[in-house]
Amino acid sequence: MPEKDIDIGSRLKKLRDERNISQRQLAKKSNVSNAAISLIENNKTNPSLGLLKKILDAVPISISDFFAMDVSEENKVVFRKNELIEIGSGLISYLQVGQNLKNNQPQMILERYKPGADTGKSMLTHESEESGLILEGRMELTVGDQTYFLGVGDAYLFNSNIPHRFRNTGGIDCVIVSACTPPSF
Amino acid sequence: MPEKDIDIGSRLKKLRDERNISQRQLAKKSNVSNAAISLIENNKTNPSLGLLKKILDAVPISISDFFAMDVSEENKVVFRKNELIEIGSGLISYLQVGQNLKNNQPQMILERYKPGADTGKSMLTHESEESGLILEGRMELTVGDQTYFLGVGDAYLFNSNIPHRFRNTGGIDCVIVSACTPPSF
DNA sequence: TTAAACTGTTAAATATATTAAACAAAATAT
DNA sequence: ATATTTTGTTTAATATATTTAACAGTTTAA
Repeated sequence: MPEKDIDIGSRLKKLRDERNISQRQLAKKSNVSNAAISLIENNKTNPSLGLLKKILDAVPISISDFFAMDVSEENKVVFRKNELIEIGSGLISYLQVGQNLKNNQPQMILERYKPGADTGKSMLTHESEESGLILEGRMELTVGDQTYFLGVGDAYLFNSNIPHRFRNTGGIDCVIVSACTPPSF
Repeated sequence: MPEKDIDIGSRLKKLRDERNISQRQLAKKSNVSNAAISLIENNKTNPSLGLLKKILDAVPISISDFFAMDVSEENKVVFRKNELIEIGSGLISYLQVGQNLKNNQPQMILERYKPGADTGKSMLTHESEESGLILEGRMELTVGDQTYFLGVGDAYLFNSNIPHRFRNTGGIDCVIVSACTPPSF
């Protein structure tokens, strides 16, 4: 039975992200081409041990530790901006913090509403407490029979059982960071 | 500071030796050429991770365990015939069991005396207890003022402080396995 | 002894990893 | 806003790993 092959790319990228260094910085430090690092991180090459070692020495981390490295997402604490999970796109895009969330965890979502985006006249309802804050643009928020107009820096908090609706009536994207507990979908 | 690069070859060879399988057997099982295995074991190539993985899967052992593998000689118990340490060659060759022997360990040596080989008229003396057994050929052994002629199966045991001398007066190689405590050189 | 089946190693052919250089996109600076 | 760096990616050129095939040495069998 052929063992499933380990995902070198993710491991290396994780290491690099944790240290906040660029491919080129690491490349320079390890005397390896940045292209090689890119190819490795995307699993588009089958690196030689010597090359991998040069890179790991520059991190630095031992080969042994590298392969023993915990790569599970279970206890992941930091999610880099490009590691957010896309759980929906289109006129509204959703980037979630974390995966397979437990019921006791908040579902943090970075939401981007393009001009005209609307969650719908039929209103949303679900079993959660929901909060959010406007990062860019403006948002029309309806909760129950009240409608609010929010700008950058404004925030909201309500029980999601109350029918609610988001509409971007402005001319530019509206970006919101929101949180639901428990996760709503 | 560039980490000293790990000796992949020895590790793989050790694994293979422990399992008593040939390069070709392992090659077949792992779908890798026997040449590749030979080159890797002799550190004459810089194997790709994929290739190494295929081989390790066939052993089988995980990459992680492979690099975490204890490769120290400290507690080594079995020394294969090709692992004996050559501590002298020429008319007499010495192959020792183990390396960096402690004073409380016996120095076991496989000795081969070519026809005419002679440890010398000046006689040997050192602080040890010495024993041996003839495996092939014949040997003239002098200990103190006594000279003995030994054949296959014969053995000896004496205090090495007593001047002694080995001479192969026969026409074929004489092979002896000997032991000194403590090690004499 | 001789032959046959192994052992590990090596050389040339081939496949592929790695680099150097150019690219587009994003961040930073002016 | 417009450059200017810096980001990661990709392509073609080059270096090198891997295979195929042959070699020589050892072991096993007859």
